[in-house]
Amino acid sequence: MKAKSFADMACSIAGALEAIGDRWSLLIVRDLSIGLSRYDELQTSTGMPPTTLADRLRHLESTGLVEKRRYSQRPPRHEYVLTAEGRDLWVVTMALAQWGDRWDASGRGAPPVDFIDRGSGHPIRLACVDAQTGEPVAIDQVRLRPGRGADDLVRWRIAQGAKRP
Amino acid sequence: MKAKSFADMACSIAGALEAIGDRWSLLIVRDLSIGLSRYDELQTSTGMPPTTLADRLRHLESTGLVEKRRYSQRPPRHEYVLTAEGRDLWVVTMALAQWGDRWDASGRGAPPVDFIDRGSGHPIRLACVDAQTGEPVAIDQVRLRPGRGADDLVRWRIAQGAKRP
DNA sequence: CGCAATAACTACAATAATTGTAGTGAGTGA
DNA sequence: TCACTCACTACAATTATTGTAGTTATTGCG
Repeated sequence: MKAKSFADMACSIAGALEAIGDRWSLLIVRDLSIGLSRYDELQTSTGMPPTTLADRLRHLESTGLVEKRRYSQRPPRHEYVLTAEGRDLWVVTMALAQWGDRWDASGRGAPPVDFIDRGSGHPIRLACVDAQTGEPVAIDQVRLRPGRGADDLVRWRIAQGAKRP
Repeated sequence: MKAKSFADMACSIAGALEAIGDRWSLLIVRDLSIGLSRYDELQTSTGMPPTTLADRLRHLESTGLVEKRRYSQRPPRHEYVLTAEGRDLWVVTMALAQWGDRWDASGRGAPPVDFIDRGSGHPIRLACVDAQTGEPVAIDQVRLRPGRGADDLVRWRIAQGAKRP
């Protein structure tokens, strides 16, 4: 059957996953973030079948994460670039990369890619910080609270989860 | 055809996606992170079909993100809890939530869930920081470099991307 | 000019996966 | 005994995914 939509779920995570699409889409976003832009580059890099690639690019275009641009009239040549919204997914791919590095998800015993500060040359990581002060916050200090966009299910979920933290 | 595996891709992102499975799996991880643990809680919370839920739980168990525990002999009752590896995916779900909040992926005009510091009550966010000093780093300061686990394709990808940043 | 090559896909048939609905079994509480 | 909860499984219908092959448009080379 048709894949069920996550769009009407009152959840930012579900909405984000819906906008992205699937695993392949995230690999595309990864590559576009790095700087790849052409169809055949994406195919080479991801190894995905052409039908799936074309389909996912259409999806990412329809959800506004990717823009298809013609960079040559003759011959007709296209490139795919991330929109501001798509570029912002950088944090998501970096979170996945950081997790994958820590737990050796690549199976190579060492990170395939290092993220480093262009200036200092130091490695970079994602951290939980106080949005106002910028001070680091330990994850067990984080608490969930229904927000203005919450519905009954969200409230139930948080209440249910609070019983056994 | 059978979904192609991401396991042998020399990429931590691909490896992480393989370990997780698919969109539904991430919704499960979200719920387990919050504190839900029982099969029917997960079904209510996610709204996913039972066959898919059972399948995804088996997958998450097989990749070591989730542990199935019997918490009652009579009647036989089970609960699903995240392993250390699974709990660590917290950063990924938070990255998705943060992106979704920023771009209103939930379609509700406001975040369904607020992440706040238990102590100060301040909102919390993910930030890119220097792994050594903890200082904040702007995303356009981040550079990619092939790591010790890189292969030819990773090197090609980074080199290709560096041409047009 | 003729021919190979490149970019960017589409077509197609086989195979898998997903979905909704329904049903199962084990056990409890009334 | 009956209704109920929990934790799933069975099943058929429908869709999606995959690999291979082929297409269209154009350029560069000899």
